[in-house]
Amino acid sequence: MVSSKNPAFLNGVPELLILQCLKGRRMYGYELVQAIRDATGEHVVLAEGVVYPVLHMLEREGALSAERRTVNGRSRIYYALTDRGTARLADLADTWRRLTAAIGGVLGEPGHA
Amino acid sequence: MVSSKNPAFLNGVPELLILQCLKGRRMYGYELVQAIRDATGEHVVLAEGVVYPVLHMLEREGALSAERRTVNGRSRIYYALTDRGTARLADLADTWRRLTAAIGGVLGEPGHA
DNA sequence: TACGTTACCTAGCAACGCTAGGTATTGATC
DNA sequence: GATCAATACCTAGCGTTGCTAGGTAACGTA
Repeated sequence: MVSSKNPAFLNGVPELLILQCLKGRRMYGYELVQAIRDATGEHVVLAEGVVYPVLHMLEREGALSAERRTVNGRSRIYYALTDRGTARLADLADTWRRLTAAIGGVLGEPGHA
Repeated sequence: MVSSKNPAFLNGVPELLILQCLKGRRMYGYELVQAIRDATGEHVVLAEGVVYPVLHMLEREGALSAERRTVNGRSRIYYALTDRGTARLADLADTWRRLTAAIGGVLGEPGHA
């Protein structure tokens, strides 16, 4: 666990990536799948079955707002960060950095005390 | 998944840390718990219930060799990397670096193309 | 008309590792 | 001489995460 608390301590990465993408601009689910695939050079490929449930969960918790729009006859649901979502992103990103720095230190990577 | 294959893509970190610690010198389970806690500045605290099963699994798969010794009346089981364990460590560390680099890139951290 | 793409969705499962217990010995404290 | 903390090992069982594998429907093109 990370600094005392429990959730599997490395989970929540799909959530982190989704929130980070939405920080730049509002996006819809199908678009997020490809954005994450591209942005990570295919190192992280989240299937739709991963992305959609996370989006629904984040909306339910008030971290995202959703807006249905039709473009070219396609119905899309655009998601945008709320204040709560912005805070959540900051928190997750911070945890992630601390954790990877700590593990990187053990692995003997350059750039740590 | 990482570059096409499935296992939860961030799991195996306890395993990675244990193997890395054993790269330096042979250690026993109880010692590993503390070594990892200390080396990560308490950012990663693996309970014994996490460490021992991983050690058993790694030994079963031939990545570690075990040797029982008694020190100060305490019975300890020292583990050491085998060639297979060394290879496994290299593989896990590589995957970890690629993955964290990719995610770090999305998070807009300095030090990526 | 058939196929690939876009775009959404969910049920169900597997695995990882965390919780929470357990045993036994040693050494210090009272 | 009893009690407690620390050392050192162990396992059963559970919860969460997120992956698999499906399904629907509309659009464009061959």
